Amino acid sequence: MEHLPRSWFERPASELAPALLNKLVVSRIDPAPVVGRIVEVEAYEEHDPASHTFGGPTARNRVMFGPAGHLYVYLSYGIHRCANVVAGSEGAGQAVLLRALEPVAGIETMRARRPGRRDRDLADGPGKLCQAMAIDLLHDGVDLTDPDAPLTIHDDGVAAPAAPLVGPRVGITKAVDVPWRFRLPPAS
DNA sequence: AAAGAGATGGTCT
DNA sequence: GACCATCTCTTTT
Repeated sequence: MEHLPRSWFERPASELAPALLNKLVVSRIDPAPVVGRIVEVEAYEEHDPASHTFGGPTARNRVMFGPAGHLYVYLSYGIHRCANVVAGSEGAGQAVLLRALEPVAGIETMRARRPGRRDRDLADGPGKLCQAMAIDLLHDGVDLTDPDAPLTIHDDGVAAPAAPLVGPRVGITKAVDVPWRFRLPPAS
């Protein structure tokens, strides 16, 4: 289980996004670690009308303008949290939205956090995965490259798919035509 | 199986 | 005061 250095994250969000597929998100927010494999992501860049950074720096989006490899968390629809990995060079204003995880470890904890859901529904959405991993607004700005951070990203040797599924982003009203959503292909 | 609507609160104009 | 990078439950086919 290899730790990814900050330099690995320092590339455009549209390039980082497919590279994040099959990487592991490790949550140590609770006593027992919870691990999920990234299976769906979306890229957001600064000149993108759908990005939170489109209008320039604000109190909410300041983490997106900081160094790559940090976590950007925001409140969605007043109810859900959404987690992003900051991309690009410092000051750029880019990030990759984590859209879906597949449980790898700590599934009992995930079930306890999302009672009554089928296992396949534990983390298969941006809000759902934050519930399953216990990611909250408190974690906005966490350095994912710090081994002691409550949230980290690891590489367990499973390569990103050579040909990920690519399509338009969802849940947005602007720049819906850009093919910046990436998913693992169907199980082999 | 698909479609519709309500929940709920921070952020920005 | 409008606008959401969503989820869940209910209703209809």
